Amino acid sequence: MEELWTSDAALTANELRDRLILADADSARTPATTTVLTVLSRLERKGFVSRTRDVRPHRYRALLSRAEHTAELMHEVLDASHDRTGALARFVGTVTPGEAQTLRRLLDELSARR
Amino acid sequence: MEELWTSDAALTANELRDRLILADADSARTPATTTVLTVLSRLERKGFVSRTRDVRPHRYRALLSRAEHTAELMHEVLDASHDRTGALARFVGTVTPGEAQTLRRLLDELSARR
DNA sequence: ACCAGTCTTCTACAAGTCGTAGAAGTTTTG
DNA sequence: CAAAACTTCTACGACTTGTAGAAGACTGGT
Repeated sequence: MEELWTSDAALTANELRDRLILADADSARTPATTTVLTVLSRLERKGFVSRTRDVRPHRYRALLSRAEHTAELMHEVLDASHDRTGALARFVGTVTPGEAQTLRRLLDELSARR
Repeated sequence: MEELWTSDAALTANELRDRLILADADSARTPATTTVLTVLSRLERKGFVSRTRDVRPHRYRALLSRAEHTAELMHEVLDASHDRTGALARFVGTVTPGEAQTLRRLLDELSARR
């Protein structure tokens, strides 16, 4: 459910609901607006979403982009490990060659930028 | 609970239970053997653990080391992302300098080995 | 100022996970 | 064979997630 964010930013519950319906081609799912609101509230409580309360149809937006969120999760997983280096080694070791290339490039950009 | 694996390999439920008790210094937790067995069965069902049924006190062992498991999780998280490169970029971008160094080394070793 | 339509909050339920463990069935051992 | 050891079945409470109705709060038009 959470993934249904990436759209762009700052939507009302109804706008989001409509997008969800459109996104789900088979349209088997047709969530009620209250359903969307409940989920949004929970996500807000967990700090994944922020809402603007001063305009009336409250507007919601993701605090992190999907890519950021993914990176965050990867860090969490890694932090839970007791052997960070070992885990990183396994991770890097099972990455596709193309992705290894991407990683190298990213690391180079990183060091260049510092 | 799952973490309590890293010990080494192939334990019986009772051996594992004893280790759990020792490991938990405060010893507030003193799981019953059946508890351990239940958890092990669930882990087996989920494919995290394998058991040898032909010896009588069945012996259990983790299919993946903790580091492998962590790497696996990281890949899962990454696979769930629709923008792998973007996610990797964010991930690499928020890694400590030391870890960036480690990653570079690992990538070098990787390409050397191929 | 009032009311109807709109929007949000509260409450709730089914399904599923996780930690926990007793009861009952199975196997080994003396 | 009976006692001891071991495994499976069943169960419960605390949580999480997807879902949404009922009820309360707000806003615009008259």
